Amino acid sequence: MLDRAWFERDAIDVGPDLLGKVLMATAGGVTCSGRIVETEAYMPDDPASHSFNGETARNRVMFGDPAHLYVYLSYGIHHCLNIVTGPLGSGQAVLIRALDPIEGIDMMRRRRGRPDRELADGPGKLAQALGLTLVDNGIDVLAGVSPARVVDDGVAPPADPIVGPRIGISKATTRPWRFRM
DNA sequence: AAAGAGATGGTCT
DNA sequence: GACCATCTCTTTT
Repeated sequence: MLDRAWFERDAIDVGPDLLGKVLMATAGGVTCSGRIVETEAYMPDDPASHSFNGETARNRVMFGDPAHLYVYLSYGIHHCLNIVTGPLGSGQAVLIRALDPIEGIDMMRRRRGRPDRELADGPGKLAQALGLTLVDNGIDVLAGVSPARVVDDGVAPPADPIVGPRIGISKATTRPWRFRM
């Protein structure tokens, strides 16, 4: 479980299965982690996906091996974190949209400077809380020692995840590829 | 409680 | 030069 093959499936299948998994980041000897509670799938042939117009310098990681971290800069200000899924070269990823903080909450408070409920309840917020930026683009989230990992602590994904349309996009806005627990 | 707008820079046409 | 897979603050109801 949670091996390369697990991430080699379509983003619309990995997306809901990532709910309940734990995203961890270590920087400067401090580890912060949170449970994944909201995701979005970005598929091949998906007009809303960065991969839609083919491989470029920015989205190169999306076309690489699954289970790697794809980080991009959003609106020139915020970083957003994705986990690459699907077969090599297929150009899919799951956007991590929200975490419930578990470990390193004091560090998250320092990085965010916001009330606890706003530490990681959005894609840009959680990237800031974990301290991950463009320099972490391409990281293998299954590597034992890595600045960012995805781990399974035994919490099962919800049997009935909340499914709805994706947020903040202007194309393919009705596809029900947003998953929440 | 909801709606509006500015910030800010990489990426692509 | 337009377009953002967003966040926060301000203004309005």
